[in-house]
Amino acid sequence: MNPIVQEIIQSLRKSGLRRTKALEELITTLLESKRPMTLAELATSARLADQCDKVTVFRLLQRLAEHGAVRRLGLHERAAYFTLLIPGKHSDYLICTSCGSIKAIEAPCPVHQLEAEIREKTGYRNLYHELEFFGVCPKCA
Amino acid sequence: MNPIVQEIIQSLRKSGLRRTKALEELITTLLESKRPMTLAELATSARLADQCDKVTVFRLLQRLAEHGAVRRLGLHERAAYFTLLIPGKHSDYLICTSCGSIKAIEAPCPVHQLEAEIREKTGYRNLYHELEFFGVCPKCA
DNA sequence: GCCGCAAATGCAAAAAAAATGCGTTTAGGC
DNA sequence: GCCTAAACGCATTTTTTTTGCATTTGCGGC
Repeated sequence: MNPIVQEIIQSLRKSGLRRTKALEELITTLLESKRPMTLAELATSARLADQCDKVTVFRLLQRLAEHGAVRRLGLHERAAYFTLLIPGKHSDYLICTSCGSIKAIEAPCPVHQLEAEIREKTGYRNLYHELEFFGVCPKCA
Repeated sequence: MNPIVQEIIQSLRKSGLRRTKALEELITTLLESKRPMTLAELATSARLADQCDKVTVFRLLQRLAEHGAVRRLGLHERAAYFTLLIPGKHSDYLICTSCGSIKAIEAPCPVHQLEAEIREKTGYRNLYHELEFFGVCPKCA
């Protein structure tokens, strides 16, 4: 088993979550995925399709989000996207408005300075941001 | 009647859209709003509630988005948000994860440089971005 | 290893949001 | 004023999200 997955589960266990096969597979799937995924994608993914019901995946995502292990993103689609939150890791996304492909952008995020200013000036707590670029990818153009 | 609204409608007319009361009120509502609004909010707003059916607002938003007059945003909620696209005007948003309040950030957006780089390196067309900050506002903290 | 209980699960079904079909109305060019 | 395509309203469907409830299961304690 992936040690990072174990670590995440270990941390969640402290919050009262139980170690179940579904939880383990869900986290593994999210970790292996290079991009955020929808509930439908997750529920039908190789690791989870036969493992548990879609509703279970839904509730796991809900709980993981409550515990800050997962974040729910908009990404412009009808369905919500979910991504694993790895401490110290931040991603912005590049999304094709034509084919819907989603790529994580590795370039350093230029927003942290403004985020700090906002935190200071507005007094908002637990500030974080989402940055997405939309356009038509070369394949679709 | 607001001249900006007239101008927008005039431009849309060239694309074949008809000038209807519902269209006028919708654009006026979006223009007056300081923040993006959901379909439900729009359909029940003062100007539109008695003006037309919710489906009509839905279809208008759809058409306006197709013609680049309106943009559909995620903003982290179950429902989609819509905002009028005013040429040369760009907004980022600050959203309270507790009460759901949405504020437009007027500070200069620090992303355009990165956007230019992405455009150049990836070859994506019609690139634009969305930037949102999430946190708990002082009232909710 | 066995017990007990709360967490977790599956299945059905409700609620919410988005989208479509279709017959009627209407804007606007002629 | 006439005509046609755009716009509309209302019913209905589809898709996505969420809840209820009875059953199962992880896991701490004995």
